[in-house]
Order: sequence, then structure tokens, then C-alpha cells
Amino acid sequence: MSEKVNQPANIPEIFLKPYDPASHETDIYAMWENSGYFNPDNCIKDGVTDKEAETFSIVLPPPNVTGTLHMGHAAMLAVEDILVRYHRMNGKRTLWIPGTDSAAIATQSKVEKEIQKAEGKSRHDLGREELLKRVSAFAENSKDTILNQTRKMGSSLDWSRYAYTLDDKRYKAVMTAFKNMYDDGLIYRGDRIVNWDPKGQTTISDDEIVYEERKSTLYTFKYSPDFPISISTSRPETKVGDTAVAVHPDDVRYQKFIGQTFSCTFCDVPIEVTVIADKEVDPEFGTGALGVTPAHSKIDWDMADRHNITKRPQIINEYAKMTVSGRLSGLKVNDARTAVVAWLKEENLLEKEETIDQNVATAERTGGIIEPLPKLQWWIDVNKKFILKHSEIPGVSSGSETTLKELMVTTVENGGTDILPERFKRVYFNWITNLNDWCISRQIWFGHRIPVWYRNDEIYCGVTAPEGAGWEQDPDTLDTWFSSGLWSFSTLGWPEQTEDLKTYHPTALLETGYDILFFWVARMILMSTYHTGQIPFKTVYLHGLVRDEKNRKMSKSLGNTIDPLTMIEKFGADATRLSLVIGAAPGNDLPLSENKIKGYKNFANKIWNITRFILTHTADMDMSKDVSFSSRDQEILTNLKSAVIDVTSEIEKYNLYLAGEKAYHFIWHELADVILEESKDILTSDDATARASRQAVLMECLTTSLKMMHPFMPYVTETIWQELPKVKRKTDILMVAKWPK
RNA sequence: GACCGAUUAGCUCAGCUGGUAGAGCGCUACAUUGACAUUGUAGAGGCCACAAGUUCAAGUCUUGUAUCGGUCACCA
Repeated sequence: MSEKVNQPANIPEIFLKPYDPASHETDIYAMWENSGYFNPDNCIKDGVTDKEAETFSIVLPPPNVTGTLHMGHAAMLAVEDILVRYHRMNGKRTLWIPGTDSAAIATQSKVEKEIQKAEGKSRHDLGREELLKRVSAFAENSKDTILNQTRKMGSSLDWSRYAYTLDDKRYKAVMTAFKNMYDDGLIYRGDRIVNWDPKGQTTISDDEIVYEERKSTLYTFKYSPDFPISISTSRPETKVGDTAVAVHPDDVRYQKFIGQTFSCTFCDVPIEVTVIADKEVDPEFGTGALGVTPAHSKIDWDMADRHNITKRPQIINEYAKMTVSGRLSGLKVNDARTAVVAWLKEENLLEKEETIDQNVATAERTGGIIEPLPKLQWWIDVNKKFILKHSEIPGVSSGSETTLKELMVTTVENGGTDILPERFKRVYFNWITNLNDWCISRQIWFGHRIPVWYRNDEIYCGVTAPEGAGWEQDPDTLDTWFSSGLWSFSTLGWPEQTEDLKTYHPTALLETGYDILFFWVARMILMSTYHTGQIPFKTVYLHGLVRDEKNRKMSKSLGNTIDPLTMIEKFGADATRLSLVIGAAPGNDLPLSENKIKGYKNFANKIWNITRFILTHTADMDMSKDVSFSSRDQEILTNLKSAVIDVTSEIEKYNLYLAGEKAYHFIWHELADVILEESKDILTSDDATARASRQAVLMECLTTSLKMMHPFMPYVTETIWQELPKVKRKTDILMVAKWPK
């Protein structure tokens, strides 16, 4: 071993210790943020980006304003930031817009609970105005938490364009959107069966329902001793609301009763039922006869519609309590069920009890059991034909007649929007096929209020309140996904025809979890195509769920959650990012363990030490001289180039997991293990030509590797970059250095 | 019930348009005061779920079977 290797060369002192992420990350982020280069306008102003360059834009899926960062967010931020940094380095006008979501129901109920606990007051005690004031203050106070945590991941978001779902600009967008759709007849008010959540005290959309399997009892009985037909039901308490009995038209057993009407008193309630024939009835199930309760079942409501049968009475209220008089009066539905069964037994009407498996509809957010109720609500008609005045959507021409459903299909079918991985396209089409009108009104207070005012029989819809006295605004708010659906363009200033909107819409990419494909992705496509005539994004990249190393879902109750902030502290943001990207093919769930993250911290240190080695041995290098490369050194440069090409093409294909792995592999197992090892002899030899050639090659490998790795591990690469001798790095900030070719 | 996906090394997975298997972690042995407290070299380990078919050739294409997972719908 020669002396030169051991000689402490004149290199920056920080390289003498292992890489310590915690002592650099905050400063590096501040340096980036102060440079202004998260904002593409500044990049253009400083000549970093050409003003005519192509654009690349992503809108951040806004996290809950009151939430904290979890691994799902971290994975999303990692993927998006990698793409944003890559395209920025490629000289594109690159914009990544941050924002937060009000998470209406969740936030309101959180604040309500706190007030209830601290002051013993309900929202009705406080009143609408006071509650909203409190909820807004809470949201405002807690937003910094999630935003600062977002910064910690190294996210190069343009904070000057921050958007909040309830801020003034978004408010205007939502109002305008509602008004436009209302004027086109796509939004209507309808008296229908809604999914009522008695726990959350609001309607919810079909997509917010989760079915839970439970054991239930199927009761078979007659309404009264002289009623000719037995019926089966698992909800006998609703039978006091029956207005018909439905049988299959071909069922010989009941032919003679079709069209007849019977009256009786059922559990103290007088009812009148007509026998109708409907093809929907399955003659094989139960007795083949079905008691029709229009006011408390969607199917029955539709059936009553078809046969012109009375749809009311409503016999259950918003608190899931019986509203009839008699023995059931005021009982909760479950108690009423027991009471009805007891009565049936008393009257000797119960013929059979069987245990069956049943899927019970519950509200996703509150867990409350859904009570179907008839209500006057606002809906979006997805099948109504209208003229789309302006269209840039592939496969749809301006001025053509279409429906929202068709727009959603065409956008994906004609390749306007691509979904990755491919298989989710089928899931998407499948969902649209089964899509019904979307209920958009909610009975909570925190959110965008429906811009409709009533006065006697008059209805007014407008962005602002109507002139004159006596107008009363609709008390309901909009489904949070209504405003979220506008997000790709409302964040860019719509309905104003802003420069941003012209420049950055359609966005390049939407990156989000596959669990909100329907909630959000589909709604964004609907809203964007309708309101702007443009697709919202060219590509949808669906990431999977982050799971633990045993492939279980992370949950607080299992105690297997890994906190990204703790990981960042321990191993650094770079290691955390890489662990969330490598091994994560789009759409696949990702197993994560602390050990994996630790492994990538070692990698960050490896890069650190590669730098130390190279700087040690290039201290005497003369950059101004031309060197003639040895044939091995030429080969190394070729290998370097092909690694760059590989990584580049995987990023372009959105295969970040492959790109990261290949970059990692080149740096560790090619540059460090092979090139550096063989350099030891060359660098300590007396052959000045060979030394000069290798020194130049090592420097080239280092700077190119730093660039190539920067999108994946921005902190360590930038930290090193800042320490490189100026003459060796050419650009001051690695973040805006040119991507190698 | 409908649709979709998975089944490859002990574990987690890659293997695009078909040419007799790869990575990371783990394991074993050796080396190492090393640019590296976070290292290197070498190695073991797979009839690629099963069966049939297409083909000169099949993890790779077709069909069927089994097991596991997911999404959607839902019958009173």
C-alpha cells in the first residue's frame, strides 16, 4: 500500500465522518426553497429553464389539512418528487402544486367531538356560524403540521401556488362549476332513496358504503291471518311501511292475486298493499313474494315507480327510529324488529325463521348502518345528453352531443388518459358501467355550501346570492369529492383563464392510491372534461398500499405502523424515499421494514465514501488539461453512459422501481466495487498519463452519478454537490443541473 | 354472483413482444484498521403451483384445475 492512499488529502472535513442526514437536510431544503427554483417562473427568469420548454406538471393529491404524514403520503411524495426533479433537470417547465383538503366530514366531526367533550355542547347548541368558525380555525392551525412534514421528505413543491380546498379561489371554482352544470341540466334536485348515515347524520354516495358480512335472520310470515300470501324479510320492522307485495309475473301460485289490494292492521299500523307482478322478483327466494317498502329500499322505490304504487309512508326517521304510532312508536329499528317478531309470534303469524348470511351496508367513515331513506337531494345526472361546446379530448369533437358517462369512458378508451398499471383500466370501465347518478349534497356544515337559494316557489342558482329579500340558501354542503374533482384545474386558477391554466393543464400525471380510483380519479376526469374540454392528466399512476414486512396492512391496532418522520430522523429522508420506491411496481402493495430503510441509509453513506475516495485522489488533478483516455477508461465512460440511458428510459416508462434499482446497482456494484477497487493501483502508480485519465473518469463518474441519483436521493447528492470543488461541478445547485445524456 | 390479479431461491419480489432463471434481504465460508463502525470476494439454495395443448423451443402463449388475494354487485 502506497503512502498516498493513507495520506489525509486536502478534502472537506465533513467527509471524514460518516454521512449524517439529520445535520444536513434542514439546511439543504432551506437552500432549495430560498433559491426559488421550486417555482418554474424563477427557473425561467434565471435562465435555468427555457421559456418555451415543454411542461411537466403534477398536482399533489391534497392531504387532509388536519392530518399527519404517514407512509402512504411518504410513498406518494417520493414518487412525485422523483418525477418532478427528473423533469426539472431535463429542462422542462416543471410545476408541482401543493395543497390541502378540508376533509369535510372528518374534520367537522373531530371538532364537534372536542367541543362536546370540553364544553358539553352539540353543533346545534353552537349554531352554524359559530361551529364553522371553530372548525376553520382548527383547520388553519393544524395545516402547518402536515405541510412541514411534507417538506421533510424533500418535496420540491412550488409553495407560492399553495391551494386549499376551501380558500376563496377554490370557492369560486366550485360555485361556478355547480352553476354551469345546473344550467346544463346535469345537476338536478330529486326525491329519491338516499344512503342515510344515522351516525354521521348525512347522506353519502354509493362509493362511501362498505358492506359487512353478518349473520341475520330471515323471517317468513303473513301480514294478517286472512292475507293470502306469505312473505319473507330480514327487516320485519319495515313492513309497517309496505304498500305492495311483488311476485314474479309467471309464478302460478300468485297469478290470481295480481292486481288485488288488501287492507289489514300490521303491528298496530293500518296498511294497504296491492299485489303487483315484477320480473325482478326471484320466485325461488323465500316464498317468491316480496313485501315492497318503497320508502326504505332503493329497489322497492324503483319498483313502486314502475307500477305506480304509493311510495310513502316513511316510517323510519333520520335517527333510525320508528315514526309510526302504536307499539313500535319511537323505537330504534333493532328494538322495533324484536317487537315485530314478538307480535308475529303472539298473533301466530310467524311461519319460519332461518339464519342467513347478509351483507350489511355501513358508512365507510363512521361505521353507522345505512338506513335507506327518501329525501330531496341534489344529484349529478351521468346519463343526460348535453352538447360539449369545446373539446380537446381525443375522440370527442367540439359541439358534439355526449353524456358524462361517455366522456369518462372515451377519455380512457381513446388513450387521452392512460392508467398504470394497465389492469386498472378494466376496473375503471367496470365501475362506470355500473355507475348511477351521483348524490352530491351532504347534511354537514363544513364544506362548500350549495349555491342555490329558495323563496316561496322560486329557485335561484348562482355564484353569488340573489338580489332582494326573503331568499334562503340551501342548508346543505357539497360532497367533498365534488370540489376535489375540480382539483386539476381549480388549482391553476379556473374559472379565470389564467396563464397557469393555459400552460400547465392538462397536467402530465396524477399519482395516487388505487383505493381512490373511483372516488377521485374518475370524478376528476368527469369534471375536467366537462368544464374545460380537456383531460385532467395524461397518465394516472396508481401506487399500492404500504404494508409491513409480513405483508399486513399497517394499522395502529396492530402496532405495526412505521412513522415516516421517525425514519427520516433515524435514517434520513433519502433512505426513506428509496425504500418506498424500490420494489414498488405501480399498483402493487409494498412491504416495508425498518431494515430496508436502514439498508438505503448505508447506500447514502456509500455514496458519501465514494466521494471521499475520489476527492482524496483527485486533489492534484488539473481540470484545464485535456486528457487522453485509456481504453479501459473509455469503456468505463461507455458503461456509465449506458447506465444513464437505462435509468432514463425506466423513468420515462414510469418504472421508478427499476430506475432506482439500476442506479443503485451501478453506483454500488459497478462504480464502488469494480471501478474504485481497480483504481487504487492506477492512482498510486507513477504513470502520470494513466493517473490523469483515471482521475478525469472518476470525476465524471461521480458527478454523473450524483445527477442520476439526485431525483431519488436529493439530500445526500446535493450535500455532496455543495462540497465539491467549484471547478468540478459547473452548476451551483444540483437540483437544477442538467440531466446527463 | 361477476370481474381482475397472484402462485418463480428461506423471505419480498423482477423477469417486456417465447430461446432451458435474476435482484435485494437472509444464510455459509474466507478476507479486511480498508474510501466504508454502514466493507469486499466466493458460495449454497428453484422440475418457475399442477395438468394438458401450441411450438424446433414455454415462468413467458392457450385451455383447464387448485390455493391465496383484490374490486364490484347484491335477494327481499
